[in-house]
Amino acid sequence: MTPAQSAQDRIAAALRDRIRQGAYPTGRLPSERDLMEEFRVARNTVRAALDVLTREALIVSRRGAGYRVRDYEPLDWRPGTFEHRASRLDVPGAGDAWAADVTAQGHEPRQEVDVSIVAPPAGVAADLLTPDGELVVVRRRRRFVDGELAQLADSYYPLWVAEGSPIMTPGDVTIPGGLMAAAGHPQARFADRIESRMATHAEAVLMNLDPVTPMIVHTRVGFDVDDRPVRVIVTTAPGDRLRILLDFVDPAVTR
Amino acid sequence: MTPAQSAQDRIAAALRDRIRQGAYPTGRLPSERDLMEEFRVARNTVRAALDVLTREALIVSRRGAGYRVRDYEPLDWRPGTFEHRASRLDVPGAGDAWAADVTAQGHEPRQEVDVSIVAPPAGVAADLLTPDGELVVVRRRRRFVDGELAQLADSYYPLWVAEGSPIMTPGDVTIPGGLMAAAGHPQARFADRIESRMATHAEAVLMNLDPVTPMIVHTRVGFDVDDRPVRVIVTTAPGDRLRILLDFVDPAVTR
DNA sequence: CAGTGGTCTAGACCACGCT
DNA sequence: GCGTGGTCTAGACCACTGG
Repeated sequence: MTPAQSAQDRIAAALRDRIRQGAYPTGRLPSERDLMEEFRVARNTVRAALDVLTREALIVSRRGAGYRVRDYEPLDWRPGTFEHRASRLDVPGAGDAWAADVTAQGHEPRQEVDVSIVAPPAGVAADLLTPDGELVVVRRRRRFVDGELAQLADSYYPLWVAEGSPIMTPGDVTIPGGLMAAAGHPQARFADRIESRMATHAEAVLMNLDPVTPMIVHTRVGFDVDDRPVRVIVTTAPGDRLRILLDFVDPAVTR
Repeated sequence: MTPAQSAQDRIAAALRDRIRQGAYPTGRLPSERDLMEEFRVARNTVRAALDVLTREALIVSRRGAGYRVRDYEPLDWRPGTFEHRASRLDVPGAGDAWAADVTAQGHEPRQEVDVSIVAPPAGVAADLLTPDGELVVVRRRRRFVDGELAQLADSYYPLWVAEGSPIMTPGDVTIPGGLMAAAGHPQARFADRIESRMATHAEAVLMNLDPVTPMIVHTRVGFDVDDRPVRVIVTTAPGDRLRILLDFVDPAVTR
């Protein structure tokens, strides 16, 4: 029944099994030369087998060091709730809800923020109903966990929202009650969109990612009380560094 | 400044650029032999370059046919809202909210359902507070879009919830008002968890996935009015076939 | 500096698709 | 049947990591 597997697939399957059964407690795999000898094949064939597992993101290799089993321990992240009742902002010393989340999980947050005025990417322009040719304000946040770049969070604002508000303030500012409320546009509704895709080459370089890293992208469009879009936040992170948590309560239920 | 790139990286970068600039309107790339000649390298070097782009999920190859630019067009999916006010269930002919979503986007839904009693996976047992050694009921749904397996949705129920309820009915049943309400355990709260990871080997075989496909996993724990967990739904889909949409309304705002 | 993975060559044969 | 990618060999040299 089984249609005679190729050598590389046999080797890949064998190694996959060993990994699953915990045969490599240190995470370290045998060297390519050792595997050549064990399976009696040319080095390129061993490499092909290891490439199969690399594409599955099961292992990573580093020049000089060997192959290791990849680990997968995403941090939990809760996108902020509606700002006027966000109590986590009060955590002392924590810049914002994200920093509080990270701190609570025993890690060290840091973020770099810059503000600029740009032509919006196509998706953002559609979400914000930006007229053709009009610019938007973007606050770009690079969020580090334990010194490692773990998340990109870009917030886009229409000019009529951002102008003359604290949104334009560069740097990592914390505004009691929230940025949008301070700008005079508290949000009444969010529309979230979550997708998964592979990291681009540019992202892999910027974030120093292992080859074959999936990304999770969370896009939140915020609407004001008149149901006009006033902000789009695009949060991008490698799947092995971020997990999204969301809560829903049935408003019809008395609690 | 540039530290003398390898041949495979130069070729990969060149092809990446061409793809981005739309140099291959049909999506079809030149053959390996053509690229050997153009870049004056051995075939294995061309293959290494193409492997770089394959790992980025930019291209796919098929034996006999050549390399093609991969496309990425996920379908939108909204996890159901609280059931007693789910009006989309009334769409005629649509089995459930998922089927309605797919139909609305111009595609053909179909699903296969089976019910069984199993030992829960570790994560599910933790979410459901299942005592050690106790079994749970699982309804496994395989959801097809236009005949292609696009999503796996497994719902887990504690025995005390499922017993004697329509949950145990095999097949693709539709219950007006919702399964949980019919079982006597309407849900008052959801806790959602969303992550991104690479497809496992088993998933790739089952769903006939291209190599290097990221998966999106949505886990929803439902709680009853007494805040006991009564259901866990684990929805798994390839990132290029599914995008999750969620809506939030500030309950404090009068609308 | 010994051992590791990364790059590269120049072949050969095979399995599959397309027309 | 011709052209495509997939598998495999047997080498060589290089770049990096680690003790």
